[in-house]
Amino acid sequence: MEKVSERLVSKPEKNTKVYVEIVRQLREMIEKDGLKTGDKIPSERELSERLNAGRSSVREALRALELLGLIETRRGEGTFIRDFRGNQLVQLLSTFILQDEKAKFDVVETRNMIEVDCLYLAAEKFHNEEFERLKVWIDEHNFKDEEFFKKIAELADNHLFYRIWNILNDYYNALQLKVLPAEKEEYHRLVDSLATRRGELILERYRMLRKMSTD
Amino acid sequence: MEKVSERLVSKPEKNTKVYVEIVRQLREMIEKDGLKTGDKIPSERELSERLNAGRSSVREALRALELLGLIETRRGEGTFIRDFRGNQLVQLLSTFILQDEKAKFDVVETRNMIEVDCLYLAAEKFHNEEFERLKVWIDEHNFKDEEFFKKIAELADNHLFYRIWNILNDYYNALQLKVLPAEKEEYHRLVDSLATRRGELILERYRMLRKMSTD
DNA sequence: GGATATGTGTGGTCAGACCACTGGAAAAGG
DNA sequence: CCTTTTCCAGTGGTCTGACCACACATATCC
Repeated sequence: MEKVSERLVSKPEKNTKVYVEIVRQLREMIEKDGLKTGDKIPSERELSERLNAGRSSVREALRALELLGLIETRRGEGTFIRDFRGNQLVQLLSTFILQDEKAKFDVVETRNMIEVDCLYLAAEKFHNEEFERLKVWIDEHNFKDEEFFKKIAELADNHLFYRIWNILNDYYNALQLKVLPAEKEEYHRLVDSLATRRGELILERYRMLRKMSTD
Repeated sequence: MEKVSERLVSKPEKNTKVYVEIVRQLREMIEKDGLKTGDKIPSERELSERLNAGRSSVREALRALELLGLIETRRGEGTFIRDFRGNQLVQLLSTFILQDEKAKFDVVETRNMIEVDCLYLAAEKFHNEEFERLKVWIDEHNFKDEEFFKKIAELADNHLFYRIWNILNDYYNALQLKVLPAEKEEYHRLVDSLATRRGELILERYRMLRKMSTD
C-alpha cells in the first residue's frame, strides 16, 4: 500500500521514459564497473529490482540495445556485452531505408569511395617494416576480391572506417545490389578508374597490393 | 485451453525472437500500405491482436525502433513514422562506442576523408548549368565552415554519404573532439593537404568553391 | 455559440504467471 | 575416489491483465 513515491532514484527530467533512463543507467553501470566485451551484466530481474523499475521496462531497454547489437542475450545464461560491429543495426536500417533505386546506387558509390579511401590510408600508414610482413601475409593467403578489400580496410587502421565499410558491404550482399557492373573485370576497371583520378600515389600502391594478392 | 499452436503467422525460423519478427512484419506492413513519414501506425493493442503476439512483445519491438529514431510515440495519440536522420542512434552509440582516444581520432579522420570524397563527387556531378545556380546560391549565403561542408555534402548528391557525414559531424560537435588542430586555419591547411594529394581536379574545384563562399 | 464535463482510445508501466533452456550441484553409480 | 546421471535453481522469452496519464472528440450545460 505504499505510495508509488519515487521510482528510479533521482529521475532527472519528468518526461523521460523509464526505458530510456534504464539505458542511461546501464551505461553508467558498465562504465563504473569497468565491464568489457563478453562480460555478463546483471539479470533482468535483478536490474528490475536495483533500478526500481518493472521487468518489462528493463526488457524494453535491453531489447533496444540488443537490436542495436550492443548486447547479446543467451536464454538460460544471461545477457552479455557484445563486440558490436553494427551488423544488427545494418540489417534493420537496410530494410527501412533502402527503398528506391537511388539509395541503392548511393550504397555502391559510397562503398567504392570508402574502399579507395581505405586503400589510401593503408598505403600511407604502412611503413616499410610492416609492409614486408603484409606482403608475406597476403602472399600466403589467396584472397577473393571481397576478402582483399576487407584486409585493406583493416590495414587502414581506422576502425570506424572499417565498420562503415562492413555495413555497406553487408548491404551489398544482403540486398544483391546489381546497380553497378556485376562482372568482376568491369568492377575492377571501375575501381581502378576511381583510384586513378584520385592521385597517382594511391593507384600505384593499389596496383602493387592487388598484384601481390593475385599472383 | 487451446493449444499454443502457431503464433505469428508463418514464423520463419524456429529460434527467431518474437520482437524481431514483429519488427520485420512492421516493415512489411509499412511498405505494403505505403506509409510515409508522419503517418500513424496501428496501436500497440491492435498490432498485438493482428500479429498474434503479446502487447509486451510488440512494445519491445516498438521501443527498439524508437531508440533507433525510426518511429516516434506520443502518449494519448499513437505511434508515428519518423523523419529519421540517425540522430538518436548517434547519440546512443556515441556514449557506448567512443571510449578511447583512437576511436575519437578515427572519427575525425573518417570525417575528413568523407568531406573530401563529397567534394570530389560534388565537383564531378555538377554540370555547368547547375554550377551557375550553385555559385549564386553560395554567394547569397555567408557560410560558416561547417555549413560550407554541409552544402558540399548535399551537392555530392549521395544521400548515404550525406547521412554518414552528418553522423560524424554530430560526434565531432557533441563530444568536442579536439584531436586535430582546433584552430581553423590549421584545419583548413590540413583539408587542403588532403585534397591536394588526392588529385588536382578536386583541389582546383575545392578552392574555387571555397573562395566563392568566403568572398 | 461557448465553456465545461465526459468518454474513449492511446501509450507507459507494473506485477505475476508460465515456458524453454542452461549450468552446476547433488545424487547415483562404478 | 572419480565418473556419470539426475535434478533444480536461475535466466531469458512471452503472455495476460491491470492501472495510470494523457489527448482528442463528443456530449452537455449555461
